[in-house]
Amino acid sequence: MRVSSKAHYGLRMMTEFARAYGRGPLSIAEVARVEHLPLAYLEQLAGLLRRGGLVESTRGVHGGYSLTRSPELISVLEVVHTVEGEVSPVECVSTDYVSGSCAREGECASRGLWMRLKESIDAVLRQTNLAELIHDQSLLEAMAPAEPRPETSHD
Amino acid sequence: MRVSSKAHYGLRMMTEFARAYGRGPLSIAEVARVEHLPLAYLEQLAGLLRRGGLVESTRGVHGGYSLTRSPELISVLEVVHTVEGEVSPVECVSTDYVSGSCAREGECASRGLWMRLKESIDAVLRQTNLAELIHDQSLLEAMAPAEPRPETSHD
DNA sequence: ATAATCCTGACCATGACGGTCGGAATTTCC
DNA sequence: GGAAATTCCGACCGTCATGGTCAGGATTAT
Repeated sequence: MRVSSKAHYGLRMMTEFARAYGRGPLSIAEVARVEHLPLAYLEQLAGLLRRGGLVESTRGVHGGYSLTRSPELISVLEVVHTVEGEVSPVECVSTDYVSGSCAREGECASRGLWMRLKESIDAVLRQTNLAELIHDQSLLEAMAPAEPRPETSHD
Repeated sequence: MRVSSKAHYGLRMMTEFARAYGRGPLSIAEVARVEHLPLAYLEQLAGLLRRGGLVESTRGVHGGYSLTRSPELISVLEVVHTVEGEVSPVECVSTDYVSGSCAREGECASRGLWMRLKESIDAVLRQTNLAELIHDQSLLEAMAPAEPRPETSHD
């Protein structure tokens, strides 16, 4: 019952793209640098995100990736879904489950539970978008303890 | 983002124990038979459940396991927790997380999200207990299509 | 041309998972 | 006492997803 690093990394990368939104493409080399994530691995994930239609790529020297939509319009669910497929606690509640493949389908005591669980997870992920994510973060940083930082430095 | 078979099997076993509650111990051989699960594997899980205090064992010829509490008092969360440890989407939101081990803790944009997710998952699992599970099931079976069964047979 | 970048497929190591096995300990029953 | 039924335990194992690397090709700006 945990989120894969794949999804986690993917989301972190997407928040970087969200921050750069409207200011031209951001290279994954840059993402790898600020997020401290392995570049070669990010390349793979970026491929998934692109094929999923969440980002578009620009090749060549000043290339990189940029969101295809405004950050407010991209939910975390979409991101997770794109990089790691449908989130489904057990097979029999995934959308492409073929009715009948589980022999115990009729007498299964817990399927209802798993469906509720999936609904609940999906709901949480769906109702948060990238804009909120980066907004929450700036809130957090503004409230940061100990050393107050010059609040105009956001370069 | 899926529930392990371990947890799933564990829960299925527990529902069997719940059904047998008040009528003496139920052997895992029996559980394996009616749930079509591998006996040797169930033994392992039963060990976890016992060490977790959810069931107690009786050895010898008419031995087996029985719940230590009434089915209404055992939540699915407890069961899952016992067999597969804490459910936590990412490490930094588990209860035994040592603050600071994640270098990005301060600047993490998504921790709040993961915490909400964990809360949500826990809530769903906590608010369902074993009694409800087996009750839901009998409901389902009563509504079963095709062959209506005598609705007073609940032995 | 060169350097930066995306793109792709192949490869790989590790660990968790689901499962088996052998045998010891305990209890009941005959 | 012996046999059968059971829990108990530790060791073992094959498979698979995961997280990650690598080499090299394609594309584009300078």
